[in-house]
Amino acid sequence: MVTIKDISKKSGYSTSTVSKALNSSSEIGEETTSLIQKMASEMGYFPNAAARLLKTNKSNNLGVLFVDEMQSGLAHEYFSSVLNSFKVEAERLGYDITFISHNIGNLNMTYYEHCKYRNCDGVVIACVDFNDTRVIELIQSEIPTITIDHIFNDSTSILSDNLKGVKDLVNHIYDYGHRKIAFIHGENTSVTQRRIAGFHKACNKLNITVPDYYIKPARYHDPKSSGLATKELLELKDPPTCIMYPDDFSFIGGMNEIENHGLSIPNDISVAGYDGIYLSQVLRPKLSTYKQNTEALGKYAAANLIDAVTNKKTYIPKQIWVEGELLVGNSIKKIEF
Amino acid sequence: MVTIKDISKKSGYSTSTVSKALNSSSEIGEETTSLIQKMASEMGYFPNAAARLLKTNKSNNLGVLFVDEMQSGLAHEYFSSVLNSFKVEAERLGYDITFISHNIGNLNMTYYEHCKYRNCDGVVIACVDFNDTRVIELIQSEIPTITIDHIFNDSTSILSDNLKGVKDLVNHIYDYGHRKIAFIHGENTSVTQRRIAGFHKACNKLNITVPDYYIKPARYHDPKSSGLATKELLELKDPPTCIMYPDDFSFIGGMNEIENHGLSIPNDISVAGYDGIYLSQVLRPKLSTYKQNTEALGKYAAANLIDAVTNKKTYIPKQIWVEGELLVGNSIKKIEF
DNA sequence: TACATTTACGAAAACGTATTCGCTGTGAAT
DNA sequence: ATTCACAGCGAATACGTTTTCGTAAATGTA
Repeated sequence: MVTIKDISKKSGYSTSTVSKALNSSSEIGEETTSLIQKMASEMGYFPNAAARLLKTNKSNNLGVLFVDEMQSGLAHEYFSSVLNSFKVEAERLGYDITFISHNIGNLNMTYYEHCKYRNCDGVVIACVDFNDTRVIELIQSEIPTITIDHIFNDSTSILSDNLKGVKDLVNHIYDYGHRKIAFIHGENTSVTQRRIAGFHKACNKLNITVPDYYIKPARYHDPKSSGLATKELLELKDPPTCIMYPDDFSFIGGMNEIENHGLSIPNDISVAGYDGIYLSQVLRPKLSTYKQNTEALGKYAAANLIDAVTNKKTYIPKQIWVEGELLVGNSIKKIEF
Repeated sequence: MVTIKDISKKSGYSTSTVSKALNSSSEIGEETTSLIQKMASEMGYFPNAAARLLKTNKSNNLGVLFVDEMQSGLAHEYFSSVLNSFKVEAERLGYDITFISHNIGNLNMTYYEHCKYRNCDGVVIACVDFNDTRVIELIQSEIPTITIDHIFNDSTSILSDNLKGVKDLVNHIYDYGHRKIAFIHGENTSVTQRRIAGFHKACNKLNITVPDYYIKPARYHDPKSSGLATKELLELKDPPTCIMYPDDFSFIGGMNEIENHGLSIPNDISVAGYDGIYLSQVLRPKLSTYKQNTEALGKYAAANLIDAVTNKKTYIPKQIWVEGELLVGNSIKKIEF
């Protein structure tokens, strides 16, 4: 391994000078600087991140905290897509990414401790139980954090605008002539709460009265539970003309159930998804859905986290709402009056 | 930040002793050790990874190298699933994970340089262009590497047994009475080559002659291209009775095309997928497919890489083939003679 | 008793870098 | 001629560990 000392010896300059030259300090003369830099690259020099970190306390490393209950964290398309975008932007800005989890080695650390141990400059938090005291400890620590899809005091939040998403969907469905709209929603999270709120707000504004039994609980990414909810909806005396699903994937369960009842989409029953994943656009019929802007979410998260890290003193936490986009497919029938 | 020095002052022991005690060295007396350890945890001491690394050259950090052409790396369910399993096992064994990519900061490093810079103890390589000289440089370096789904000299490889997978599928299809089996395959990679080889081997053994036009090229994870191939197959004078797809997701394209032709699965035409992703099991009809054991792949990769890291001198590279499992759905019709 | 071995600990150096401060020489300003 | 400012560089220290080697006391051995 070639170090700054080797360059020092070979060039005749002191290690201080070499270090400064390599960091393009203005203290060092132009000629010397370029000479040293050239020599360094010829010798195959690369800085030692550990040594540098030890001195500067700056790791250029960001932590990613997410908890994958069911070990399926990364397999969840929405999150993995956000994470990928986060990664791309972070790398572009010169940061590496390390996963933060429970245990490292035999020690059982808290998230905060793990971040300290790895000297993360900042941490992005997603998909976790925000009531977990260890999560709270981390957010309230001196380490800059950013949360995705969850609002937390004193931490910047990047949020997919679920309120608007559901509203847009409802308005779109209404425009197509539907007045009996059912909503199958996911587990009780802040995201879900906002979606339900959006649903009610939109319906109120449109003067649609929604019977309670049009609102059905299910689970995200779980076609079975959505299928069950669909069944119950279809067998109502007064069934809806359009069903909104928690997400595109869950819709598969509904699709099967609708076929079970001998109905066809969109002629007999209309449906809408959520997320706008690849699948939704290749299904037949193409799903009308709301595409969350995962790319922007990840990118903004990275950019803002790095901003917070860089300007630690002056940075002011904020909330950034990221709008998605309505994708109009063929799963909603136009009803003529 | 509480350091070893603080403990040293408070306890009266030297930093050497404290360090040793914290690492449970046998050099230090039992009483002293437990006293120091207790004191350390009370004071909220946590080791500084950078300082430790600087001395020991052991980072307890593994690199993950994959290149996401199309920025969809993490979104690819197969890989993200393997990665997730890798992560879980690595963490269990006390290792963190850092992504290795092209650029960090403004410097444009090679993969090898990036690994050195971050002091990765080892690297797992997947989904990359194995002809890339930078990949080769990394594999041939002194850093232990492990490759997934690609055989490389002197590097341990964890491989999903695609030969067996396709064979099993063909045999299964044959058992159900099919003799006209078409195979749509993905881009030309070593994985694809093995799958095609497996297809031919199985057919030969079963004495099935496969016309060239039953072998169709398409792309992975691309329903459109698979749909196109399906169309061509269906419109042959002598169409197959069963079509095998490059992967479960691509099958969606075939499904649509089959419906276009007014045919139904499996009565008019049988189909098989590959991968065994969640989707395949909730589709109607449930897809007969071959489930790759992503969990084992990731787990073995982590375990072997760490083995290689730990026993750097004595470790002997090997190839580990991971078998999957045939999932029998309802997409293949039993033909009675 | 005399010697060898072991136990328990400390002093000091080292890992590779960044930074503070001081020194020297040059040219300009007084 | 004297002072001053400044550019260009080096010595020294520090970051928080681990590790080697040494030493003194305690223990074992003959």
